[in-house]
Amino acid sequence: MPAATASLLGLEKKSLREQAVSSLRTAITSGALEPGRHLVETELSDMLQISRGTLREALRQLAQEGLLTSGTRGRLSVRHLDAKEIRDIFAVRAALESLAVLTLCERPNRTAVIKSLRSAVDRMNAVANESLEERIEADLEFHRTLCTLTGNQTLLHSWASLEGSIRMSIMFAGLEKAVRNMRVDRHYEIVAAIETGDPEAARSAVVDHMDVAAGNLVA
Amino acid sequence: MPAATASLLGLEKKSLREQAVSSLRTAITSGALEPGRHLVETELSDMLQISRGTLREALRQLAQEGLLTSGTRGRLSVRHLDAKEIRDIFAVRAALESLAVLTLCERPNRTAVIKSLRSAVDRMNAVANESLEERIEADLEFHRTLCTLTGNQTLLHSWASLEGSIRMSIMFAGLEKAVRNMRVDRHYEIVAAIETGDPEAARSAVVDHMDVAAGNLVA
DNA sequence: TTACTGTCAGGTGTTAACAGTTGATACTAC
DNA sequence: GTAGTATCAACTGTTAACACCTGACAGTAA
Repeated sequence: MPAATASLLGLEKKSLREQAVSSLRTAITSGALEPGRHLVETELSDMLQISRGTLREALRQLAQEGLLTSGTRGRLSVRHLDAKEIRDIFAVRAALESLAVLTLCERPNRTAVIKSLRSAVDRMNAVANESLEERIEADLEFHRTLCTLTGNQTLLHSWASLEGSIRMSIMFAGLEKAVRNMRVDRHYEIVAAIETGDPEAARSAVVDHMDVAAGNLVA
Repeated sequence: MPAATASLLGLEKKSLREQAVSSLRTAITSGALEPGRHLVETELSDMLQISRGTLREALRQLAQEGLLTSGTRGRLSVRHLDAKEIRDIFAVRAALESLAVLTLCERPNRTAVIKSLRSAVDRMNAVANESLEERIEADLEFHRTLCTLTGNQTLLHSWASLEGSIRMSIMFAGLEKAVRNMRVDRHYEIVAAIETGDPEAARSAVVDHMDVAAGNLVA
């Protein structure tokens, strides 16, 4: 196939279910669907212009991610987070990311890893004066990269399952509080510890970072 | 309501979807549906005597748990684990259970916790001469209890999401290998460390246990 | 041959309709 | 009034059918 037809590739077809999952996830983590709100299937399927069957598949996925809680008789509602739950979420997050940095420290040749991490931090720097949303995206991207680089698919999957809850925590606390966790130097610390290959330094950098982050959010 | 009617409670009605999830999970973790096997929706819905819509909801859930992998055009197949993936799963498991024991060590009054853990270990002892399946159940029950006792719902949920993968690892390796990980004394070590309240001892007991466990499985 | 094109079977994506359950409200008998 | 009951609206659980896409295979013309 000639290169001239390259512009025709990639027709961008996602299933309605996937689109619904994205759409609902955004609605929840942005607060458009407020915590505690009861979700009525018929209502949502009307809004999203999809059938209930398709919607229900999307809802199962979000429930599994912990964004929805199931009440009596299959009624779903948007999960409500209190201070303890936010701390709990960040404790699990710290455990997972600790494993990530420990794994990276053990790797013999870390130059490629460091390069990726540095560019993630650079991106955070680049958007430091942009909107809060963009800064949060850059921050999460850094932490997701941490997990991706380990090559441990299970680790990445577990972290990704937590991502929605993390976003809810941020939304719940308010973006102004969350942005206090975007300090670039704290992230450089983590990268530096990995570069040195010092597992204890890396772990404590991560755990401290998460402790502070959770503290900032619930304060 | 008088106590006499107590026997009428709990009519045992689980939705078809939940039953399908259980049934399929068992089929996968027992090897009845062998790794790599292609799942055909119409075939499965016929077997289980449920409609495709209901089945598809169940499949979404299992996919999210990591028991199924999605190929091209929405085709699902049973996840195949190699040695690296098993080690990866147990690394994540170790990270989560480490958090569990650290959390428990920090608790001021641990007598109730120790009591629960001891009875879980006792149960392992009680079934030590029973079938392999029962011993595995008792083992997993101990580790699940570890997570439950922390009161951290997110931790428990993350661990539970991993449970299917853990069972697959055991199945994949063969029950004879898996049973080498059921040594009761190793579990008492963990309980003892928690009772003492020594976080480092508890953590290393867990991490060592998981290292050995993964090693036994892939050997 | 070889390249192109119908055609068909096997699947998944999606939907609309039916069935059953529950909680609230209105109604009746005492 | 109040306990008991019929009725109804609002949902979720479940299903069967339709719509599409894709890969394989056969037919056909150069």
